[in-house]
Amino acid sequence: MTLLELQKTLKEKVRSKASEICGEPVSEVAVEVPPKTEFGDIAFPIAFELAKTLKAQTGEKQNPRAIAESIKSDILEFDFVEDIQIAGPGYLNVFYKRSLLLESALEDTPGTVKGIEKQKICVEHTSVNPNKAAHIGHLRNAVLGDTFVRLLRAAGNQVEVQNYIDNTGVQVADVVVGFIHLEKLELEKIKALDRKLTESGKRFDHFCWDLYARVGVEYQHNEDLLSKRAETLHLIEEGDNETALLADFVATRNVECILETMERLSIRYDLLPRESEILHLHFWQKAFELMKEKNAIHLAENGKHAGCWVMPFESHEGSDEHENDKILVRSNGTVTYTGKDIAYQMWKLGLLGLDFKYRHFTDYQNGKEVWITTADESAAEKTAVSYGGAARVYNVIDTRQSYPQQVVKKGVALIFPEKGEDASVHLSYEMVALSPAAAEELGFELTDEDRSKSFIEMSGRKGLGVKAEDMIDRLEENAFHEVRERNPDLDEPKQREIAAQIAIGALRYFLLKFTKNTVIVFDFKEATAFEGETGTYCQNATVRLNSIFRKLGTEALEAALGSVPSRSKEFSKLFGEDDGNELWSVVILALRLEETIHQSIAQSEPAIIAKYTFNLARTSNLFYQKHRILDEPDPDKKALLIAVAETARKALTSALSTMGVSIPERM
RNA sequence: GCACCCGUAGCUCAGUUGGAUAGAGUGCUUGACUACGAAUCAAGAGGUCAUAGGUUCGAAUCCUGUCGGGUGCACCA
Repeated sequence: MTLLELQKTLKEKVRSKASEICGEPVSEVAVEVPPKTEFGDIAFPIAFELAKTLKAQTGEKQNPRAIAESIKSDILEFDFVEDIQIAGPGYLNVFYKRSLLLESALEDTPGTVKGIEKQKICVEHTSVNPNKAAHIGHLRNAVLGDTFVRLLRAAGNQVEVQNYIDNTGVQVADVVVGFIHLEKLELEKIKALDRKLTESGKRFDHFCWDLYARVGVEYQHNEDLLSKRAETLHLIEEGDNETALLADFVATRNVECILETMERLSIRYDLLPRESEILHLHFWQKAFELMKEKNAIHLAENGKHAGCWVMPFESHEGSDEHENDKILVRSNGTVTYTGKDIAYQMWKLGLLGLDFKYRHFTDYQNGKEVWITTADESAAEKTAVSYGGAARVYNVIDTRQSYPQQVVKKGVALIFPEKGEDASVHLSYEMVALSPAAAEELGFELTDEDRSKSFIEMSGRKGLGVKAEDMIDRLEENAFHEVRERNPDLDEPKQREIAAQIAIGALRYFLLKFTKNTVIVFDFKEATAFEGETGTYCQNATVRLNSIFRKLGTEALEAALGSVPSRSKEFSKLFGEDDGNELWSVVILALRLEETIHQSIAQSEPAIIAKYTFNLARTSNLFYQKHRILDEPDPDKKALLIAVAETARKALTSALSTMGVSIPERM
């Protein structure tokens, strides 16, 4: 029996008894985790609730402690319950049978859910404009998204990961303008440049990063170049010309670079849907028809939106003109970004009635394939799976896009009321900004006004930001120095491998430990720390446990774990002794992993699993420091210590893997 | 102007549907390695939870006002 099942059973028992006491059905029973292990393993504040209900019924004041007392006897008979105490003003605190739960903890692999595949869920994340390298803000998106995917999968869901490629937007056009009009390069020359960059260990996306910033500067005093931008954008959208081919090469190369960067962080995708296909396969036209059919959209006849097709954002009566109407088709007949997004969202939910064509894009080292969309019939390949058509869609997009995301959600719900707004979830998060000190460290000159700010927004257009690759390289280098010092006996490739694992662990944890709506004000010192509340700390706690087991040997380990059921009586006794609570707190925390994963999903908040993992590592380190497992003379005690260490090791390994953090052999 | 988010220790942040003595990390002051590897552990100092009211058995948490900070409100993407 898992902790969640046990909790459910207890809740039901309390609920039925509570209904009996107050004479009317009680719907939901609240549960809490007591602040200290000594107070018990699960607490029901039900008596306070009942006292209120009874007072309302009879007008008489009731003592919550007395009510709690009357519920107590019913639960006490249950197998897994050791004791129940009435504490404080009337808490019903339940103590589990520790040795019994330890046994089930060793049987179950925590965090993995057996059973049937649930509905298909689609998660879109990363979606970096393919005109430059990714920066740490994009990493926050990707790490949040990837971790959320891992959480969903750990909970038994079927998940498809999409990385949307906006390959026909102005941002790509800007870099293309840079290549053609500033660098004076045509396609073949750009390809040669790309080869030269690669040979000298430089990156194409970093070249584009600088070029994009240069174009931005030029625009400010070069009217002529600005007109080239509109021209270029038009040619790219139209397709089938030299500029479009050049743009396609640039965008595709940037996508390849970004995918490389993300794979360093173990972030992978199933499908790359592109904006060009949404255009060329006429997704919008289809969505437009559907919207007109359902009267979700209308043509504004007068006012400032005259000649545009608009969607009413708030329900309103009377005139056809409204402040909050959202324009989906401009008066010149072209569709806005939000319009295309509605069509794309409908496809994701399987509501559009059209599909992309696909071709194989690339393979990951682990053999997994990435596919990309195409409009080209002759290039299309047969897919092994069908994409899109998800029951629920999560879009990982920063909070600044809350408004357009809400329009998309409402738009889809207007056309398909039966699907509703709940099928589209905007997983929104705050941005990563730079501290003024960090911006100066990157070599940017700040005005006095900038310096007085608490943070400075990153800007691709200005080239202001910490590039993802630079960040990872820096972390790896720092980690490598430490690893080399601590493990001089290892060869350099091994040291590098471990350093990479530590760097990624530190980076992913750093980006996950903040809750979504906290602005991360990036600071190099904090972000590169390997001590304190870091991914490194969590990895180290696990490595230490692993090293105990390595010294112990597989046979001795299995023998100890195998003997657990037969030592049940001795374990009960040991759990009751001085350090029993402290040993038990490791086990019960490890058992809460499954519950934590569910919580993290329900609240769409990956920080919950991160904080949990750190807590578990801390509890485990405390245990590690206090007990000498290998030197323990008492065989019963030794078996117990091994079993406790094993539950912690399993839960830590599983929790870290859910965060995409791997565990080095040594560190 | 309207909408949304935020204000908790010197600093960076957690704090579950309202619950038990408001917690971590970091920095500071101390102490612990001939090691199941100290990227660790222990101890100490550090708080009027921005502010004023309200709701109730109970509020950092819910409601209202005020002050301070952020973001969004394009026929950009």
